[in-house]
Amino acid sequence: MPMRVTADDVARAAGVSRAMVSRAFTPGASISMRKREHVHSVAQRLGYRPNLIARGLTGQRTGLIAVVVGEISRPYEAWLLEHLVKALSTQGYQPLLLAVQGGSLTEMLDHALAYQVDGAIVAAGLVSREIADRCRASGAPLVLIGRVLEKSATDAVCCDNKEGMRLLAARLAGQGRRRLAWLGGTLDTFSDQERGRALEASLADHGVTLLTRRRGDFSQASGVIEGGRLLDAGLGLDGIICANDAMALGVLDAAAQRGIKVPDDLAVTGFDDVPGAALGRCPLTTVRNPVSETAHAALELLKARLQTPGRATQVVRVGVTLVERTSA
Amino acid sequence: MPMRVTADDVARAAGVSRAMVSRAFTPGASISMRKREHVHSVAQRLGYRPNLIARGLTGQRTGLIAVVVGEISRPYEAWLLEHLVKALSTQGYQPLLLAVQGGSLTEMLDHALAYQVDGAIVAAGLVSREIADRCRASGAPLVLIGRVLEKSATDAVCCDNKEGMRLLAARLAGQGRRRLAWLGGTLDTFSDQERGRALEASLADHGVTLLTRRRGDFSQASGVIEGGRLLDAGLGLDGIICANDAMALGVLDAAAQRGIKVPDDLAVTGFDDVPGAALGRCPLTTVRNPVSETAHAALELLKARLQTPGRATQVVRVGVTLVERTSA
DNA sequence: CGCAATTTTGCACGCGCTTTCAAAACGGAG
DNA sequence: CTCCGTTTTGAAAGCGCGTGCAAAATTGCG
Repeated sequence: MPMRVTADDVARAAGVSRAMVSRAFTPGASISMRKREHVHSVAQRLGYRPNLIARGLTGQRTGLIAVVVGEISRPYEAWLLEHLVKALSTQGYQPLLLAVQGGSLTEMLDHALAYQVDGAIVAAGLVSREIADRCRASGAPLVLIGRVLEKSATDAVCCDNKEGMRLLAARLAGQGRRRLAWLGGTLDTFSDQERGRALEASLADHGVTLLTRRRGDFSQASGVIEGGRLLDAGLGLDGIICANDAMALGVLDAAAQRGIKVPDDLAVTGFDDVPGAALGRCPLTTVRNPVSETAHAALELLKARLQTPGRATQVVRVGVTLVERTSA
Repeated sequence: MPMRVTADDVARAAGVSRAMVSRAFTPGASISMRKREHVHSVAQRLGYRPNLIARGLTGQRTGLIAVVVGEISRPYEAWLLEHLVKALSTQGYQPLLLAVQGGSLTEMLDHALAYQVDGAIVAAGLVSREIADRCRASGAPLVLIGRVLEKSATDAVCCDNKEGMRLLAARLAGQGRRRLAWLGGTLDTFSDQERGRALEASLADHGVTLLTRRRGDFSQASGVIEGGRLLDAGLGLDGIICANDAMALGVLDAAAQRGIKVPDDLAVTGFDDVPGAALGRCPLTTVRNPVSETAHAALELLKARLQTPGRATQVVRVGVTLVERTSA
């Protein structure tokens, strides 16, 4: 039963008051240099570290940030999560990880709020206006990633889906491909909707319309299945545009199984440029979704709002670039 | 500036003492049914939720568990993390996510301990005896995943690497393959060491010795590079055993680039059976590492020790199975 | 050396909750 | 109606720390 060493212990051992110990560990507090060093050395000797839970009780800050993602095992989510964690911890925040998988977002956020998180970064789930308001009411700012609320009711950062699709459409049209199909992701997903819509619009600018479309669940496995259906439909497709890389990789597999030559007979494009898109049988032509930039932008938005709660909500659109590889 | 509603507010509104509010939210506390329901309804109306930070200050429990992983963007880590998070949150724990990427494990754990985590699950980094002791001293049990300390100084759960390698060796030897190479992962990694050693031992039982070996960093990209070197060495290899799936997938790419037929000319095996191993050009023959079971076992060990701090340390070896697909 | 201006320090209160402990309310037996 | 054994309740003491405030120590200057 190990008794944790507290500020009182250090104070006693250092022959000062407990307040001094507290100040010694508070940057910018009123304390003489000598004393601070002395306290620090004694603390070190005793193995003392301020109890951040107790500290969080008084101050307005716990340093905890709720991070909500979907299925972590999906490449993009994992990739984003990695950058978020990195960004948060180098800025002195601690990520409280929540994964929505069937569970309700509202419930998860409630639980996180009970831990007095300083804020939340949500990259998954359906975020309603109501949820956003609830967070605001609890004083925990919310930043969305990859989804924006109508009337931009919440700070958000999202890649420029429209531009990405414009680039892809231009490329495909430039190659003279006209028999195209769209492989979307889970319905009710912001990325899916925005990308799908942007694709049709951009294609229209080139006088092309989609021959058909199907829907997967953003997983590689679903790419294989739905891609196969697309190819088996006998439409003579010469291009399949996918809502993300994982599905595109799946489509590539489906094409290979059928002996279809990529990119000669069929072009396949992804979205995100996850690590792994460049690898494999046929390096993917895709749109680079800058996750690192995204993660940092999200954190910046969060910090800005923490500092100025009243500021106008802001939606950051991070720029994308076309990554031309061999699949298209 | 939203004032959080506290137990006092509820007490006042419900006409009871604050102690009653606390008890109303403490399962099994001494309180009449009527009163509990009454308090609950008032709390609901006011939008009250117990402040878990404050609760953690008094009680011995914060409900926080430090989860340490390596690079989340690696399939196995992401997969494991997903299961860990799921397991933890369904049991009422909250994962505090730490990613070691260059940063020191000791430092990370120190930081987590400052948050009074109830325990830590570590699936990455070099865990020294010293670190383990430090955690124990802080009263936060440590459970290792995929690594065990000498003399099993810490609770740990790890898949049966030896058995996995035995199965692989038997399979390869049974196919009459004798010109084999080993593609290991990062040195100083427990999995790498145990798997590599077990492979040689099992191979020896079949009268086979490795022709050569190289080392990647567990990433698919490194599989492409090192696999390529292996194939270009002109050794006439007929099998490459990889320390994990990602590298095996990379080797498959390297082989395809060189027009080498798998499995006819070359067998390639992985380890873990991550989602994605079954997909792609050539479904991977590999060893299934049961992550879900692993995650649950880790949590069980943690809970057991939380309940009985003095119990003997235990190392759980979760069973593996050979997954025969086409790559070998 | 004296006095005002300026750090530096300690006391004590509070953050929101849990948890003894003793008092109050209850309930049934005599 | 009383007495005693049981719940049920409220008052109060923390949990470990931050911080405003006033006292103490230090400094600068005459």
